[in-house]
Amino acid sequence: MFVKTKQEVLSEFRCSQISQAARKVFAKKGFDETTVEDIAHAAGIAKGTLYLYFRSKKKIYLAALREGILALHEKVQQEVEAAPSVEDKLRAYIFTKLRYFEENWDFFRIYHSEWGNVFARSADVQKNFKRYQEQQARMLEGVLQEGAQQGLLRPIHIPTTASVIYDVTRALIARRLLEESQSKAEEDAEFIFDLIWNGICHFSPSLSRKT
Amino acid sequence: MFVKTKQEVLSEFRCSQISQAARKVFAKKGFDETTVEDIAHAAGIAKGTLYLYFRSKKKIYLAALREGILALHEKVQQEVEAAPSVEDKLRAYIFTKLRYFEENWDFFRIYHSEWGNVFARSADVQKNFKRYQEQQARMLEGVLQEGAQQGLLRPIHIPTTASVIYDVTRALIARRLLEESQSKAEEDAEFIFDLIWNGICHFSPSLSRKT
DNA sequence: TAATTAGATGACTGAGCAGTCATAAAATTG
DNA sequence: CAATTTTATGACTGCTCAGTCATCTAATTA
Repeated sequence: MFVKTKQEVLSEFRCSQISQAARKVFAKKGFDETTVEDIAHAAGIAKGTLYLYFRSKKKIYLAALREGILALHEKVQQEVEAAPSVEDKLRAYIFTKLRYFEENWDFFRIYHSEWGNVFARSADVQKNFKRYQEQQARMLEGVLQEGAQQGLLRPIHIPTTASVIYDVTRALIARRLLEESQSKAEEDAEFIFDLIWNGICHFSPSLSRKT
Repeated sequence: MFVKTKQEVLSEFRCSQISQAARKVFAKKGFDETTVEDIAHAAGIAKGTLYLYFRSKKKIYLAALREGILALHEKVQQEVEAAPSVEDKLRAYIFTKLRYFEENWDFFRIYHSEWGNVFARSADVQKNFKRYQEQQARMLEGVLQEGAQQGLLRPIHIPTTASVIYDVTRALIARRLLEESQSKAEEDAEFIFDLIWNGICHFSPSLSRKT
């Protein structure tokens, strides 16, 4: 029997309250411009209280990042697995991510800035983040593998292709948030799906090769 | 007659010396982790001297960013213009950028982190940076326009496609720097060129459309 | 060479902020 | 309702660092 003690309940509540608030503040101002007091204020508690639940500002950041990424991955995984065909799996990947980030734009800002700072970040943060990305990459690679086995795809380098899909999707979302995009999300997503699908599937012309 | 005075020569020399040093330090540690003293030390001068030539840390950063971007754009523009066909122009775009950044990896780190922090940055930095990107986008759009007019391309949304090409190229470079890539730069570049070219050119199958 | 100007320096200042801790409030217990 | 423990608070501390400025050095001029 795992009955949660009052302490556990409170602790969980506070942690979640804090990391939710942190997500919003970090999204708006970035890691360095955010003060711990900002977070405390957004969470409606005092700074000291915050330190009862997190050891440092960095830990709060990591918690917010981790939480968002786990939720995202879970959703994407579900949708991709539910899709019947390789084509639909890829489409699901792009669409689900787009939708999730449109619903959680504040988290996307953190996620995106993490990518930008990946070179400068301290080793531990970087490692954590990288591990999550590799998970995603493997999922995509799995889908592509399946497509290759079914003879749908022309000979492509699967890891690189997975990276491209990953990056294009992320970049699409960033652009939509940056320039308040007038076009419908679904249109944009369908367009880049189309581009990629045409790029990788089998019946493309060989005209393009130079040699 | 524009004869440079001694003051002008010295001033230019110091500015360049400082922004060169700044580029290296900012690349290694990112904007916030870099101290002005770090830069001064890297440039071999005292902190006070640095403030004789730049009004603030931010100005130094902007100078380094600007310098790198201008050099990059010039190179890319030249190579793209020199290429005879649309296909070669696109290839030149990807290859030239890749080569430039491999030769100036320290600048790429700044450039890349700028993208990551584009949401959090103060308005003036962001505006500057955005303007540069729009320039690049227009160049790519021009090339795509040409391709469309020649009937090479299937009906695509040109601005979005330009974004995709831009983003894929940048992401490719980032990945090459992040995981010390074992593959040859040219192979990677050719691969993504191929992917994109197949994705946009005319003779692709219509099988992919769902409706 | 003495006087004057231009350029360089780094100790110093003031502001900002992460993290602490003595104290207060609230909850629990007996 | 005390006594005790658990949770909350925000003033405080120590440190970092951008930007300044009195002072020094080198160059220029007369």
